[in-house]
Amino acid sequence: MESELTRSQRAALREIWRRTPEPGDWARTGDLASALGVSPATATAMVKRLVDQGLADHAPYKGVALTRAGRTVATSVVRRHRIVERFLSDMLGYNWAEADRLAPQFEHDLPQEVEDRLFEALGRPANCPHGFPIPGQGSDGVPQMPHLYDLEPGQQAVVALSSSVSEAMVEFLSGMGLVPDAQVEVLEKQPFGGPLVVRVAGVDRVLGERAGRQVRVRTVPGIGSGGAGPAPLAVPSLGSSTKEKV
Amino acid sequence: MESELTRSQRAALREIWRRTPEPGDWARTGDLASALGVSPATATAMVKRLVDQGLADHAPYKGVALTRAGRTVATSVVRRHRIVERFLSDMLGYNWAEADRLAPQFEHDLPQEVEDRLFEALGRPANCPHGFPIPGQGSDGVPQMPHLYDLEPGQQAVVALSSSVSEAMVEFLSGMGLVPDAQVEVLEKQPFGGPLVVRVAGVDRVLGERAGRQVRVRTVPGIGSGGAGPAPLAVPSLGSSTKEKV
DNA sequence: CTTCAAATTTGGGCGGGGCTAAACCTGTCT
DNA sequence: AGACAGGTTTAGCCCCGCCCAAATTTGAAG
Repeated sequence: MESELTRSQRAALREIWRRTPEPGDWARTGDLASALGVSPATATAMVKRLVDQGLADHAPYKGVALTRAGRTVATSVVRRHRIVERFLSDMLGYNWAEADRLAPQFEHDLPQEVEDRLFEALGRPANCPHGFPIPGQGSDGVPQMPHLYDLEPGQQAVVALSSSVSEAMVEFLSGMGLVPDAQVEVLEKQPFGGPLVVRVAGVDRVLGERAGRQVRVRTVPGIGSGGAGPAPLAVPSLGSSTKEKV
Repeated sequence: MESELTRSQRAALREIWRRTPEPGDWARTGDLASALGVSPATATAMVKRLVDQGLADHAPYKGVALTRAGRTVATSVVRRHRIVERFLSDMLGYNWAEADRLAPQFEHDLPQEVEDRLFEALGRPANCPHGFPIPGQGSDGVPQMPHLYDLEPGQQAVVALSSSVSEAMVEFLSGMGLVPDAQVEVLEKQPFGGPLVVRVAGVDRVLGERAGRQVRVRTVPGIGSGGAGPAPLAVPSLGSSTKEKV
């Protein structure tokens, strides 16, 4: 029953997990296939094996979803991935994009005890180099993080960037200081999907909705909403920042 | 032709290499099988695949030997193994026996560039935690190290211990300071397979032939044979040190 | 309501890696 | 020399992971 997972199964689990933020979401097998660099037929076959092990449910022609058990396993896969990313960045000097590219190639076969020691040797880090939290060992889920655009004026938060954000967007964002672990405060938010005014490293910046929905944040709990009311101020020039195709 | 090696093939290559110190030696498939934890039939099948790739020669019922190409690949496998061992010991605090046990589980899938960075991050170590040299990147062989028992009086050397040495023997040896990287000087050597008198950490010790043939050494080149002649001194009690089964 | 294109699944193959059981060498002992 | 025991190889089977090509379903457009 509790049979060992193969590396392919672990990878599949991770990709399904990625595409199903909420329990109840379905991932398409075709997306899985291209994410794993594999033919659609292969993806279907892998899903079938996961279903046999009770880790996933498959609704033909509709998609695949993780079971409770599958979600738990996926969380441990994500945990390992993020620890290995930290290793690559902290000990070997890779940047977060490279770490994300390299980790999957060998993380699956890392013995559990080595993962544990690595975690300790890294100083029990709370986040991966992208800025996302490293889930605890037994946890059956990874907390969902809001988008920067979901924040209200007065809120402060710390930036996290998924590796699915396009390189061009990453470059654009880093141009205004929006890199993983950067602190950001929302000053203003226009209604109707209007732009956001944020303060990053002491500088005020304007950000469109599209860009604001690419950036994830973990909110800083201690600092309450400072809030002078959301007075609609005049906004500087907007530039052509919202044309990203993602 | 130059197709990628699978993890099993890399493991097999390493085991064959281990058993064929000199080019021209043959390894038995049965030994391979038990070393790899696999049935004899499977070992034969793996050997066949290595032969197909030009990495090994197979003389049915006699054994398997590495080709020149196979020897080169095996050397790179060994290099990676020893680098990973260093990582496990230097960065994660494992002792050399544990490192040797854990490394094979994930070393095979380590991307080459990560191996390279690891090597740098470790400070370009010359030896693995056992005391054996880490071969250079392009080298097609690993230098063969003599046994402690092969040294002549007056010679100094540094200890290396293979993981094939039994645990009991390791304990016995470490009792007299013969651990990896320990410096040792041969003071005396009796003829006819007689015991050896060595100085380890300033203390003189007596060692039987069997034990002396378990310990490998890299000789220290700088220090010539100091040598007052090999005067046959009286030897202390021998104890029951040579009963190891290995 | 039909038709059709796109996505998905099924069917059929292939190679690696693993197993057991049976056939096969080889060296040794009588 | 002959018989035997033990190690080795072959034969036959299974699973996983991967592919392609053909059938199937779905959903959207006419």
